[in-house]
Amino acid sequence: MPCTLSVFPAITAIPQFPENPRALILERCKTTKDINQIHAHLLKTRLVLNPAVAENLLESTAILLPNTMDYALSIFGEMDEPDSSAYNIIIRGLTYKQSPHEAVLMFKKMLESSVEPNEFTFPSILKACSRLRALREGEQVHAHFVKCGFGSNGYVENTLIHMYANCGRVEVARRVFDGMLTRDVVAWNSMFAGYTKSECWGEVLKLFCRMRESGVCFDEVTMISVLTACGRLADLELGEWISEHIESNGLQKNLPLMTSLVDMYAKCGEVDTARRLFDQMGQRDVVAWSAMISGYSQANRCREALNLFHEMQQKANVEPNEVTMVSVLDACAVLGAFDTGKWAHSYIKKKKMKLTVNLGTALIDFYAKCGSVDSSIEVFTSMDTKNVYTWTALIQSLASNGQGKKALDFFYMMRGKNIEPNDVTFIAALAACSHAGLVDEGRSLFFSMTKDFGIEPRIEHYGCMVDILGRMGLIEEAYQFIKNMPIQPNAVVWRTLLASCRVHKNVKIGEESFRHIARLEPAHSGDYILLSNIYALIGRREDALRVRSQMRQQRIKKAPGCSLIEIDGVVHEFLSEDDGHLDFKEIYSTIEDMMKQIKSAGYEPNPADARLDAEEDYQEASVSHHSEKLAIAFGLIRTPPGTTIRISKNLRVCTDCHNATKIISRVYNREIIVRDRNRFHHFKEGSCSCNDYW
DNA sequence: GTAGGGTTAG
Repeated sequence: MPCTLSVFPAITAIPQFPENPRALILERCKTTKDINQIHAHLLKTRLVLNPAVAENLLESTAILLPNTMDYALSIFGEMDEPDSSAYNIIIRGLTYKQSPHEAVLMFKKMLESSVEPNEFTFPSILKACSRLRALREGEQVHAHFVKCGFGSNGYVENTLIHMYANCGRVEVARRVFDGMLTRDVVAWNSMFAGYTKSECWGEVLKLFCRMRESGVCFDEVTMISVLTACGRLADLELGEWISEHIESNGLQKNLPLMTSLVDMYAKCGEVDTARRLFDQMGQRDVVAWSAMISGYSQANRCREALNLFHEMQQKANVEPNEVTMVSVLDACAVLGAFDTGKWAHSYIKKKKMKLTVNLGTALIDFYAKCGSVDSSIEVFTSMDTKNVYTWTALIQSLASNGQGKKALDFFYMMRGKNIEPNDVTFIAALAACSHAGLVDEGRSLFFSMTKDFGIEPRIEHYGCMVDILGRMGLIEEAYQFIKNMPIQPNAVVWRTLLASCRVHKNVKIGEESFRHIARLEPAHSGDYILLSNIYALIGRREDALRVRSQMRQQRIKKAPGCSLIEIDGVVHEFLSEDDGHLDFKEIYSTIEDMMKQIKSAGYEPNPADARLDAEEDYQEASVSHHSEKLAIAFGLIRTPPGTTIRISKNLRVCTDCHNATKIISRVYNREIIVRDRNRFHHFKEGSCSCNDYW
């Protein structure tokens, strides 16, 4: 019971109790204790029997004060015959505070008690249905209020739009919207919100044009929806137009509006403009910070994302939420910043943050991209709710880390749980087949994708098939497969074939693939090197050199190799032949020692992977100074013996580094995990998880 | 007394 008379002070504590206590109850009561006092007095004076007074108590406890919903329910329970106003207050309170589900039950009770719902009942109950995504109940309420004659009440219609859109029926919402006799700005905004919910960004912009023709003035809420859509569609022109509107109308104080403006600029690729605006904001909450951090993260400026995250906590003292952590983990995943990401994970646990589907999926992906499959599985297992994104992340994690068979086990497990795979899931599953060397399985998945799931293969799916076939040496079949593709093959597909031609020493199709690549786009240095390697492997040294000199003549620049290693939470970056690092002398002498050690263990330098501008005599020196070897050497001297070394690099691992790393892992007894631009290499005891195909 | 708003995952 919220109150018993005896424990509360006598009426004397409230001198001159007003005849009509409405203002006293609704405006002056700030705490449960205040309301207790008043309630005691009302009981004693029997004023509580006056329905209007009781409703003031209800409103205060159900809506105005925090954590007093149970109090409200007990007052409600004491009422002899609650009228529709009393029900309305309770339904509204339950919808917003405690539980929309209880609000629906209360609405049922209202009908059972033959209390007529009125125009104020329906917006609340529709909102409750909307929050529950209870479409059937929502439809019943819809039918009910049409029968009661509230079908063209603006408030009711606007909430109805919201309800249908939130339940995934944006087209029904639109029909309601189109059927309205008059549409105020809230009606338009409800429709914008509906399209936003369903990610129909184009519809938002189309509707915005119509709104402007209609003569209804848009407001700040409208601009938030439109800016969000501009960001997703990269419509900078409209975004800037709104930006000017905000400025000339002095609306910079609106925090949500400014946040969506920052978000729009970042998503349109104008990250620095976004940052300038962000810095100018007078007030910044966790959402604003998260928007800016994700802006950096999505623009691949991951170090800046992490720096800003630091600033948010250290200087601004703003606590991150689940959404912030998703972007932080994303940045860690891209950088391969294992320690920072692990710290983020323990922070999430320490703060008892909710492991939402997005956050869990981001964690799985983070561990996957750091080569820590077991942790991916652990997170996956600990999640309460998983969706197709979650499963896909795990399958992808296993596949890219060389556990193709296990990845497929999870794919079939997912099917067993009746979760519908989508196009990305199939990319992951096909990649798994490729890594596990399962040609027949790959073929049948590829066909089943269209036949059983109605998913049209995209260029990525074709690429996976070429990889599956090529890896197993079915070069001719892979070539025919490309020739018969119903869509135009791109350079990536041909490059996949070229890579398999090198492994299986197929000159003819290799040359053909190279021609196709060069026809489609300026060939990369890697393409020249692959072709040159094929010639070298079958002993056509002159052709090999010709291709290399051709590449030099075409002035094809090799993207500088870059490797990252994180030591004690700091990401160190190495370029090939790098002497920019503080400890470079120590690193170079370690390399010398390292090369000696592995040579005596059987390593032979492979000059075919030398830097192309290096002189013949210096080729060996050059290979030994590849960024990857610098990073490994640094890892050897900066981590305790036996620690796993994790490297991430921007290019594919070269043959020489691959050979060398295998031997380093044996000689130094270290597990070395290298993430290259395509896949993972887990080096251990002299061999690699990729089985020397990558 | 009622309605609409910003950041996130494969």
